[in-house]
Amino acid sequence: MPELPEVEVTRRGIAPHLEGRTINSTVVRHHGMRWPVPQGLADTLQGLTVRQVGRRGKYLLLECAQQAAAPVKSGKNSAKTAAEPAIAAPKGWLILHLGMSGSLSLVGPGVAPGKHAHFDLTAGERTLRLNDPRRFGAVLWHPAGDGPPESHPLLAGLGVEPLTPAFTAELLFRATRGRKASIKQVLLAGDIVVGVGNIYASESLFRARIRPTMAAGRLSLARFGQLVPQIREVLSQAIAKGGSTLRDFHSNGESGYFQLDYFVYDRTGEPCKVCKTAIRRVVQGQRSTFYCPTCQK
DNA sequence: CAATTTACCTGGGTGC
DNA sequence: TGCACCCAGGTAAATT
Repeated sequence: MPELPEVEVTRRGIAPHLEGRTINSTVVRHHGMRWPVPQGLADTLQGLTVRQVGRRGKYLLLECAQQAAAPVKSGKNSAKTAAEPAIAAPKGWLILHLGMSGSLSLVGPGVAPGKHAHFDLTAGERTLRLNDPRRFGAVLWHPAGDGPPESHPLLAGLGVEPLTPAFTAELLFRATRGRKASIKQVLLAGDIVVGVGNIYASESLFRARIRPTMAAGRLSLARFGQLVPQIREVLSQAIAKGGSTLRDFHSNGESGYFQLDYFVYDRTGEPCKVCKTAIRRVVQGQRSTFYCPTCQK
């Protein structure tokens, strides 16, 4: 399942092939994603240039403009003058979400689309192809006229990025005061911090030695001081591990499978790697949580 | 009213 | 082989 690390690795994989290139064609084979793929999207994208491939939480944002950004200026002439060509304002952002079964690949010309290849975007020689068997993913268009991508309804309520300095123990502490929900569910909710999915929530709480069922509002600042670096660590390690498969985007067109060695996730009944106690599974909000009853209090 | 809980979308995998 | 059932992420709707 793509969580933040997989999405970030995907972003890094596709960005070099898309940025600066012009969209030749777009194919929508199935409009029935999480939300309907906008009608007329192919016409909207035709001829636009992908300026930048960004990410917000688990959303990929392809900034599209009418023309390529102005060429890099020489240092000597960098002073702003009236003669300097204006950079075209963005026409909008293509928003992609991989849901739980989606993946992106870059395929060469003539590669036949599989059963679940619902969306193609061709720029240059390569085609960005979205495969998503369960179609929980999304392909949306946010026109520049509606404001920056952060103003999109799906992005507006998102919490801070876990790998930025904005994500601190103080922030988590303040934001959780008065919340009775468990720390696991609060992490998952995404309104305080984004990108911590089911797997990494369990893993980071284990590393921070915090019981997932603890009410978020009762945890001390000191405990968040343990948790925040562990969340950063676990996500960073996963990205680093995925980064090692990035070359596959060049050779095969898609990122290889990668995952960290889990301490607790999906290890019900198996011995804790630290203390040998059997790992337990509980259900919180219809979702499995895994923890060590000895290590996590 | 804000926080929390429930329902829901789909299809691969599993167990009978 | 068939088939009912579970499960997953993240959002909307319902409920407290």
